[in-house]
Amino acid sequence: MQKEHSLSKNQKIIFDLIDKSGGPMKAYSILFNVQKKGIKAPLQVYRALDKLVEIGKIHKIESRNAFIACQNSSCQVSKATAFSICESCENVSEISNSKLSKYLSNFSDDSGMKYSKYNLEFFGLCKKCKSK
Amino acid sequence: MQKEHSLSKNQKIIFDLIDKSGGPMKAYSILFNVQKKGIKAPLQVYRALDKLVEIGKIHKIESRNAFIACQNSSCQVSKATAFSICESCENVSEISNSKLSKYLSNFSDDSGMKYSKYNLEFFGLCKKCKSK
DNA sequence: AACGTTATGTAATAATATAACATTTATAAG
DNA sequence: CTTATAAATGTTATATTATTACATAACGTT
Repeated sequence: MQKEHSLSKNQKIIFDLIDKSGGPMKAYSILFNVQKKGIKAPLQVYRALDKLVEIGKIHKIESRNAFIACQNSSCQVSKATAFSICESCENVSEISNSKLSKYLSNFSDDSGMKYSKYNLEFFGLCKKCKSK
Repeated sequence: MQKEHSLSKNQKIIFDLIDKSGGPMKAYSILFNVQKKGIKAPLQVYRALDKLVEIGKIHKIESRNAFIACQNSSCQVSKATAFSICESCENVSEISNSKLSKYLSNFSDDSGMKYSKYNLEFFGLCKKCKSK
């Protein structure tokens, strides 16, 4: 069961927009899209994004400076994320693969470091783009 | 054997700086440090960085917008990278773990996508910071 | 030398993100 | 219900990261 974080007004507006878009969105594109709803400044967007990332409703695609709604209903915090990114059409999808996530969550090396979080981005050509 | 890309003047200046620093460096910090050598504009730095990334001499730490010299002499292109990042002191090191890289290079899911590249960033507290 | 490619120089600007400060709203403890 | 506290908002300015556009120079081949 996912913990309910009742979102604030701005958080809800911004989450709904990203979620409905179905793909990654950039901060200033979000800003442009929510100006009619009264959100006028970058900081208002970034604050909502920070919170949404913190509670796991969205994830940041670091290589693209973009944000995508979490596809995984069991995901409560953005602490173990994996994405596949098409380098041609820039389609992004979240990878839910329990073997992969187990492997990475349990990964340790000889550095003596205990990892509490990871982010993995795979790149390639998606089916559509490959066949072009 | 690593292929020799003879670096150009700017590429060499910038690679040497990053390499000697021993850690990740940000573009504008690089710029500041090489101004005495005649590199005056951001674009000169970014162009050299792009090339160095392309040929695998450095990697970009996406979550930090920073660049680090490749620690792995066999690394020719930046197509399979993994890093450990301390969230307290921001120390970064490249992970060379053949099991991990094999696992990720061969990873495939049911999306029909063939991955040609990946980047993985692990986060946590390093030994030093953990014991504080 | 002529050609194509790679690298450089320079100015301007675009895109991404945060600092600082004031105010309001939500939550929970008494 | 009221007070205290934390969380969220509003607003302006600014910092940081990265690219566009255009001109010139150096390098490697044939």
